[in-house]
Amino acid sequence: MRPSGQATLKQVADLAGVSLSTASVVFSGARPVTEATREKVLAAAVELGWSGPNPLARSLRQGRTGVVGVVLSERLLYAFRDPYSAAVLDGLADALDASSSSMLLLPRPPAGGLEHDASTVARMSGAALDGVVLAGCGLVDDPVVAHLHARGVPMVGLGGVPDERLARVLVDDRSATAGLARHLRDLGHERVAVIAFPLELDGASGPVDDERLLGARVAEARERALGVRDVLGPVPVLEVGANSHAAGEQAARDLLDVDPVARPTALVAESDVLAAGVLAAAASLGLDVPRDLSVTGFDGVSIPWAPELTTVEQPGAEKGRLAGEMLNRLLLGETVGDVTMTATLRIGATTGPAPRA
Amino acid sequence: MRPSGQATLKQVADLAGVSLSTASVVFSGARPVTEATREKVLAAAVELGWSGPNPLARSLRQGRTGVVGVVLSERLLYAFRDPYSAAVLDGLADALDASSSSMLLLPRPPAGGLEHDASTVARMSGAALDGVVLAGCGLVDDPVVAHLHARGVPMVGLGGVPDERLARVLVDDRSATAGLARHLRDLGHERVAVIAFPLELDGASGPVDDERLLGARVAEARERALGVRDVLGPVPVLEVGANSHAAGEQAARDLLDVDPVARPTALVAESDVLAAGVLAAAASLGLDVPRDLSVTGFDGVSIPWAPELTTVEQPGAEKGRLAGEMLNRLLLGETVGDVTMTATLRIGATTGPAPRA
DNA sequence: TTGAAAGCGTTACCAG
DNA sequence: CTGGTAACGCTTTCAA
Repeated sequence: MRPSGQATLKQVADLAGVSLSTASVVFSGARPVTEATREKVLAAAVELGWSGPNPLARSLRQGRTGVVGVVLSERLLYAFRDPYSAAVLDGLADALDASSSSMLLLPRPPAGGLEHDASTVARMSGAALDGVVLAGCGLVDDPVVAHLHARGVPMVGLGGVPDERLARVLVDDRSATAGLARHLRDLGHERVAVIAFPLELDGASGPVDDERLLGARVAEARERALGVRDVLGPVPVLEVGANSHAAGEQAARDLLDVDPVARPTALVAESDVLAAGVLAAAASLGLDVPRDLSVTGFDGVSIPWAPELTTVEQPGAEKGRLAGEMLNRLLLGETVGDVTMTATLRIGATTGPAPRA
Repeated sequence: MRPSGQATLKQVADLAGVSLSTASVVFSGARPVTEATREKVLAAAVELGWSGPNPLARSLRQGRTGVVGVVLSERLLYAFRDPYSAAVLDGLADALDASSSSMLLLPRPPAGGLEHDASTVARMSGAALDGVVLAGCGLVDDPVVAHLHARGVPMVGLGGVPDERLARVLVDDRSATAGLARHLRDLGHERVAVIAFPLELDGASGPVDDERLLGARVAEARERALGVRDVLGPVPVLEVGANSHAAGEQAARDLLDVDPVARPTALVAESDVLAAGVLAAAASLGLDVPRDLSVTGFDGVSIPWAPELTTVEQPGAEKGRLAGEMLNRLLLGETVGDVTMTATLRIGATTGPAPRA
């Protein structure tokens, strides 16, 4: 009795000697059915090895799929290995459970320009989605948002810029990093550099000029850098290609492996993962943290074995959970507005007084 | 010009003054179309704000969805924070790109018994899937496998036991841990304990008796423990509730915080993440590794800041990639058999001679 | 309580 | 090169 192709509900109904609609009702429970008919139908289903209604057909008819897209701005390796984003996704999964939604991963790593955007949209337009969470960085003028909006797919964004088309979960990146910068200023640091997330999705990395920084489409990356500049003036910004330990290490090496007179006395990394890479670079260059170099991060995740970072703590799991709950409400047809969560400065063991010149 | 509900291809065709089938062809490119008609249709689509064919309808018709289910045996937080499983998922995503498939996450954390299995199957039967990868641990007699097989969904498993219904990517867990055990035996260790993955999906944890160990449904967890016993005899096995740093730390604390005479001189953890937790516990108990305690892991992932573990290195990204490629072949209708990859012993800095009694 | 029939939005097979 | 039309497998009115 092997499953021949797949049995259909119609075959089950025929075998049971009832109508298609009656058979359907037995499984959906949409209305009462005589015990006798129910058993006939169930028996027929077992006999044919019918494994339940075809999800596709059911979804087409009902107009919902139980699938929520999760757009990630990194390749999975980095998205997962970052404890902060793992926490966000976990909280999200938790909340989406309530609406019996599963998460469809839609990675969109920083890479080459417009063509890349087009391929992301192309992939997305093939997916049947009840809603979407834009995890990772919010993008100014995002073609993905335009596409989903046109399809009428409800969206929740983590971060990003004000947008009528979606509801956002926010933290005040700019004032939070400004807090870090004030802390460094109070410690006497004058030569400070920022290690920034990708500012565009073009895959570029390296020193950033004002034009690129101010026009950056990745809001989070820009705001965190600008928060530092609000306090310390036009400090140099170095953009990395990915939010990874290795990228942070490489960037720090580029910034630190120079004439000690010109070398920054403090590095502000836009995430704890990057900051961990900075610490590794400092160690391998023989620099003591915080005596020779102060380092700050962002996110406030605990990385076992790493020294406790001076960083900004933001509630990752709660952000994810909240985003999920907001999407659940949108799926029910409710209206949802932006929500701002608070991030708090946490002084750790990686910042100290600026070294004497 | 707001999107009124959603335009359908029929409306586009009508507005363009062509037939439904012609309109369809303009977008699918399934056959040549006059430039003039193409433009009429495209113009109509733009005017109506039509955002491409409804994925559900298209999938129903074509019989494929572009979605691959990924069954995880942990809650997302642990699956993601484990660098090994992050690497697997990244490799998988990489390979699935070739078949333009996206990954639908189907977490199945260890939790309460049969009811839980049923709810996992229920959730899965609502999802339209082209194929499935059973990541995480292979389960003996898995109801999920039965369900998917009945639906005719192709499956690839990472690990697990021989099963006609799916193709597997394997490493020889048992002989690999036996290698670790031999290494410890050669160092003179006699009091060794194993910290094991969940052996069932019942969410239980604690010391394991022979019955539970030998009858365990989670093949990987059982085999790794048995590999140690093959060499060292009936060493105690402590089962954790999850593959997390915290669980490893707690388990180690339970095993180590006893009379030094009875205390194990070596702990074999079934993953590097658990081993990292063990190291943390040892540190907080004032035990020096490897002088007072030897520790081994499994996976061979590099954890920044942690001392280099003695462990078994297995190629996570390659395993994931291979699983993805195998699934791609299955989706093309090819036949695929099991593949075994090699895992290699790596001696690190966390094992040393057994302390004198 | 049951059955017939009309969709859900496409694609793919035929004739023209 | 184009236009009908029949599926895809199910749910859901609406009558009986």
